[in-house]
Amino acid sequence: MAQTAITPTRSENYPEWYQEVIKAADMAENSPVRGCMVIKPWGYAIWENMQKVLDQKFKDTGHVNAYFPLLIPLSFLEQEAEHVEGFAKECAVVTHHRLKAGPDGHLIPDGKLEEPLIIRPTSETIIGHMYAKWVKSYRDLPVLMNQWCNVMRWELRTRLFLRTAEFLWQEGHTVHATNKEAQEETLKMLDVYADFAENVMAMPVIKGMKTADERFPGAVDTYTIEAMMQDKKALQAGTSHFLGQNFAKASGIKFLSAEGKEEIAWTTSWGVSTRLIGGLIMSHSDDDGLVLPPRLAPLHVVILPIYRTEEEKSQVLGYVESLAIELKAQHFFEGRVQVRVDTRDLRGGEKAWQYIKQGVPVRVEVGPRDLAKNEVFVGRRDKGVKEKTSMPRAEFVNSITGMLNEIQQTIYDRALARRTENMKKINSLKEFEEFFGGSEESQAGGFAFVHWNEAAMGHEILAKLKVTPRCIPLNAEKESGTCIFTGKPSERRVIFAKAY
RNA sequence: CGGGGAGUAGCGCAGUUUGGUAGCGCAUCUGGUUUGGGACCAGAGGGUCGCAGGUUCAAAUCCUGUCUCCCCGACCA
Repeated sequence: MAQTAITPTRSENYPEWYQEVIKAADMAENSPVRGCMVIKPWGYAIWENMQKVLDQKFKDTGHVNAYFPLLIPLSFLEQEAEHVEGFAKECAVVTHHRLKAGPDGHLIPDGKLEEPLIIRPTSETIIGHMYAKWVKSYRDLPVLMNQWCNVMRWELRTRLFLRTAEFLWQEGHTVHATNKEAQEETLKMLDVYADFAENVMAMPVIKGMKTADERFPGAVDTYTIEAMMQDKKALQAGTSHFLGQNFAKASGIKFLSAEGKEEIAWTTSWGVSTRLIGGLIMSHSDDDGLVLPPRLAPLHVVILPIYRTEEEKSQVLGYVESLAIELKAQHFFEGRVQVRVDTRDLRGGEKAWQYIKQGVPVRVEVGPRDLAKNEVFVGRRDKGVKEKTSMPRAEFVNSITGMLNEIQQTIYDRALARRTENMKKINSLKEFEEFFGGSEESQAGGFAFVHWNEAAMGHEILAKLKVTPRCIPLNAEKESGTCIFTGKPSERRVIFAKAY
């Protein structure tokens, strides 16, 4: 028998382990279409839970949902210079609208389009186009909209959830009368993301501003939440952009102020994607597979009935059905406790391992012996596979909500402790190189807090180590120092890391 | 687009150097034995060996062309 459910383990081969966790949990797989994934029910259920919580947060902050088209006229992309440069290389282009049978029987494109269409890599331009029509007066502002959709970016190298050619996300797009209001919106949504990451995903994040080089194409400022994965690499988990008047100018979003003066509007955009699922996996999972924070788990408790004879079967099933009803009546987070009784004709061990690999927070085994004592045998995903305990049925039912909250807290604490251990203030180039372990790919180092001057961008050591500036932390205290690359004075530290 | 590697059963692979008519493990199905833990025994089903052409009595194997995928790099949420 294998020591762990997942081979290789994290320490043996982290990237391979990641792929195997997804496979073992039955979350997604590659599709026949290059770079595109099929999200299977277990993975999709997690996404649905993310959507549900985020959507409510958006609505609570005054936003409404709408839907804009998948296809965007090519000319729209040309409106904003930096935006073109940022996305042109990764656009899928639609050039025809019909197929006809070719001489060899194969279908060939026919009906060439006057103007090619691109499949949206993001929707600033087409939404801006519509906003320009909708916004006439200061009374029309602010516009606070979001859309849940898919986008496509022709990535050259893809990985399930972390980077796929097509991915699911939400993109918020807002229009404001003033610079100040738009900046406040940008930071407000960054807070929404950070709150979601930490309190729902149990994934600690650092809020920060992107350096100029890492900014969204066309944005004035890009803010990010950065998380540290178990291999100490950084994951950009969500971004919120202050677009200034760049896109408003490009799309012609103008309005008449209360004073009757024509003004150019201020816009923002912000998004998180199915990449969050990749972050979730790499934040908590272990060598036995996925570990889910209870607040996002599609299933909280799985009950595994154990019996041999038909007589035992009917007794045990009767017992667990009523147990399931009691558990389902319990509240947890923003709903009820989700319970499944697994009566499939499979061996007990096989079933138990399936749920371990899928990250279900609590497993309950109930057999004739437990029945006799009116007890249940409980295993938790945040504890060892064999670390299971008996407890009276009533006590279990009464404590399930608390237990789920405890698991949520435990995995957050673990992730936070791991991050804390791997963050370091670094004051010299030599120390910096050592931290990131030369050119060794396995040496991710962690988060390095260093004094840095933007003039050092492109420094050969950064390229050699494959390290990039992740963000300027928002809560960073002012601290005088000198840039470790250029020796120029610096007022605060920037986080550097290897990143996904 | 550069540099490597691979396409053989649903999945993972061997066989290719030295041509001889297709094999292993897992999974699936059947029967039996098991059962507080990812079972065991016996049997069964399933493949025009990526595609096209060529050499040959004979091609998974040799030759030519072609397509696809994976890894490393550039690009990136």
